[in-house]
Amino acid sequence: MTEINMEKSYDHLQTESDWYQKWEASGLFTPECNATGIPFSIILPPPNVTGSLHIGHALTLSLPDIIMRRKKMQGFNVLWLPGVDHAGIATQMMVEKNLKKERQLSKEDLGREKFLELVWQWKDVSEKKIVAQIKKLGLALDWSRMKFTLSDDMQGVVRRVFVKLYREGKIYQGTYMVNRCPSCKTVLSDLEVEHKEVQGRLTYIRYPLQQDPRKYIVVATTRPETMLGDVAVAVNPKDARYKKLIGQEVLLPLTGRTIPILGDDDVDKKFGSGAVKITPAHDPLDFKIALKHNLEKIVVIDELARMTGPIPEKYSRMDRFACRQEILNDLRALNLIEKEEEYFHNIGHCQRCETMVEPNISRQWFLKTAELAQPAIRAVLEKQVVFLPEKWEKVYFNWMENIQDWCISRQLWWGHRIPAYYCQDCQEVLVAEDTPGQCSRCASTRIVQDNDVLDTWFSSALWPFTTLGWQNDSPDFKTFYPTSIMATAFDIIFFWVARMIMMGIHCTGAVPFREVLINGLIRDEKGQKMSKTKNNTIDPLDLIREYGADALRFTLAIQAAPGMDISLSVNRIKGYKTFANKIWNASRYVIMNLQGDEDLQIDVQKISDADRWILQLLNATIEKVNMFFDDYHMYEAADLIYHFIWDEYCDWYLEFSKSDLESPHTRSVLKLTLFRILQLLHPFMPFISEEIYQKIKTEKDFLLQTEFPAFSKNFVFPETFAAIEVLKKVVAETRKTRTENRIEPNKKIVIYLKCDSAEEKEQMVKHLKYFNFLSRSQHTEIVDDLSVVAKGFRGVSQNWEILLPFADDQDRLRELQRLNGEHGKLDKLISQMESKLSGSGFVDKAPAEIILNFKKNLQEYIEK
RNA sequence: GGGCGGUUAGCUCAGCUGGUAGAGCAUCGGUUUUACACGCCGGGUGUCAGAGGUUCAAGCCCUCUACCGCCCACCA
Repeated sequence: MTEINMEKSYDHLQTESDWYQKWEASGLFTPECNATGIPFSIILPPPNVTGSLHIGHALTLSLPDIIMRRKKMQGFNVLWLPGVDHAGIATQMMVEKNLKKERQLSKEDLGREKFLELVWQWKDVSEKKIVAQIKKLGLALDWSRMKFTLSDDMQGVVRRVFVKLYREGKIYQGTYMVNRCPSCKTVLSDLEVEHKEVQGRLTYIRYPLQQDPRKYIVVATTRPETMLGDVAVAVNPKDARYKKLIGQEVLLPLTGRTIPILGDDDVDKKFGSGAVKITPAHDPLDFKIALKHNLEKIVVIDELARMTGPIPEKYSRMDRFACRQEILNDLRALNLIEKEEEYFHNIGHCQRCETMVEPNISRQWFLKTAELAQPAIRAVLEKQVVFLPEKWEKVYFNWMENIQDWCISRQLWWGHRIPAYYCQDCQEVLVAEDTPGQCSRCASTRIVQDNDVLDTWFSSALWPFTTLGWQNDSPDFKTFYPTSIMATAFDIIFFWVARMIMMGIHCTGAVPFREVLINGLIRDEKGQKMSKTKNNTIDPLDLIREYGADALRFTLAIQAAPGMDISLSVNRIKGYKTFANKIWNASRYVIMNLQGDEDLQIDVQKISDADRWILQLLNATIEKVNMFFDDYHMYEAADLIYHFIWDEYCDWYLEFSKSDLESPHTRSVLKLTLFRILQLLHPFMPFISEEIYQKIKTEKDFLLQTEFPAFSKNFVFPETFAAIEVLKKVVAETRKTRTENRIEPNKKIVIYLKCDSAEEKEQMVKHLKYFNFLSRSQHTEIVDDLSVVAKGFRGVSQNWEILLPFADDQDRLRELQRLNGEHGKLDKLISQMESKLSGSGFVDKAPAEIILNFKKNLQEYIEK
């Protein structure tokens, strides 16, 4: 035994604090463009610069890391490129809030420039934090290439793409109905609006007819306050009730205005009263109808959701909801309310702050997406981009085929400022990468830049090629684009994945990535969605501290069936921490017994049968692991590795090896198998595998530099393998027989075995030392007839019968009872199987192999 | 209103192209054997949501139903 310096229990804190820095410092994660090996690249989905690592990141980041590490070990030229996102609204709000709290100032008090300076400072601090957190996960990221979505370089590309799209007519400015969040004080794209069902009230209001004010037409609305901006009442032209009223006018209550009644097919006869008030400035449908009929658009609600415009003074500047009450009161006083109904409907809410959004007409920048979508749809149809699991393709197609133009301007300060400039003298709009010195039309120098910035997702859409340096035609871009994989959660397929595909194809002519791995959501252990309000969130950093990044990574990997949600339980993670400890101790045993004369080139002629058995099993495991990896079924690979290590390597092989430790050949196999295990494990558990590797390493400095295991045709020993498998079963049956009959676990006893197969007997004789050790046998005899040797407890396994002689009469009694019990069970099973075999169809139609198997089992049961 | 998932052991989930149900945790019994008590040995546990169909054979394929969840959608 060698003196080694390995504690009895594994300390993840120590191991995990050491290695990352060493890996990074050695340049292990930094590829060269001209290196050998097929390029394989993944761009990290950039986390918010002000965010903090959450459990969803842990999953989305671990899975590609597992893929990357194996690819790297397989000799691919691997790039795993990190970055962080400026996250427009989120970051700006955070800094604003802080400014308010600490200095009681608003961003307007500071002014744009000063405020942005503050955000940059905040960003620098915050970035360090999130980067440190990411590193804790052990990701093999190339930090030398790290990018930030709002760096000078990125600002340049974004401007360039904007100008390009503008010149192509794909970006345009226009006045349309958009969603505005009065709390975030900016417009939003459709995707940033979440529809939630709320209880509302449908109010039926009487609008008196001008011709005869005693008569009226009733309109139904959920938003009475918008009536101040009504410009018409619309009915379905086929509606018999109202047909004759078309062309007449009504007196719009509370305003003194007169508005027409018109007919439009978009009005649903069956809903409400069948008559709709038309408020073009504050409702999307009304806006559409107004366009058709060329109606005026009267804005009565401002950007902060207060009443405004040409309305009675008493309502002016009121909040929209307060005004609603006031209007209802006033209408009631005039007896103009016919009735009110409780009504549940879906209302758009701001995704970020949950405020009800206000549909609002305003002049914004849009990206025409219909044309961009076509090649992006084709790319997926043609499998240039593959979704995994495939079902997400449908979701993607459905959205892409119904895509609406994308509102890309935001009324924020933190972000990519829109490169559009306005001439103060002739109102000319100039769009250019660099600030124009003078107006191209009137030569005026009085030029101001558009105040708005771009939706954060605009720069994100360009991320795969801008990070690689498309703008400079860089070697990285040439080498690593298109990237290999994009790993992400399904909730950003529209926000990000779809847009990356559109922009990637449009700008570079090639898809941004080949495969999209969509992972599920992480839920709590009861399967509930994690949320701060439910207080069931799990902080990955706590988990890492307590159980280790390796255990966390392994848990996520083994649970991540493609696309399925994961219910994360602390117990499970605890289990894999235990697994790490098991690996540690197995290694400890191996390393303890190494003597320095081991050779990783195994001489298969000289090794033991147990050695052959484990090498064959290892070989098969390696083959399957590689298959699973190639299908992105890392969860199955992880499961296989787990069981190989625990159930086969530790439970059986290490025990077998105790009988052969004096052989340098067995010690070589011990060392080789441990090495292979560490390699297989490395993508999943990089830290512990590295730590142990360092104790047995040969040539390469780090495990990541070694070659990932591949199937070897030298390690195929089917006969020996089968013999050891039989041995295992006989040992298991012997142990079971001992336990069932309460033979003291440690007591060494005499055991008799019987088998009719000469071949198997021969094998067993060879393996008796293993049998004796594992069965706690003092002496084992293989005999031809058990009935003549002694009375004892019986066991049957495969072709083998086992006899453990009774020590006394009590033993005998116990055995009798047990046999009676078992008899009943077997009878039932046998009759079941026999009836099946005698049934008509089974024997005729089922494949021969299956019938044989069946008969064999039946035979076994009968014999018992 | 469309579309998509899920329903398997006490809990959380696997189950690949149909061949007689598995894992982790929990639980029960035994065990401090010289890598590991974060261990070792052994045990119990299921009308695979319900109904019908295809098949020699269905957790797996088809149809319907129920419950749970998600996504998309401008009915005021």
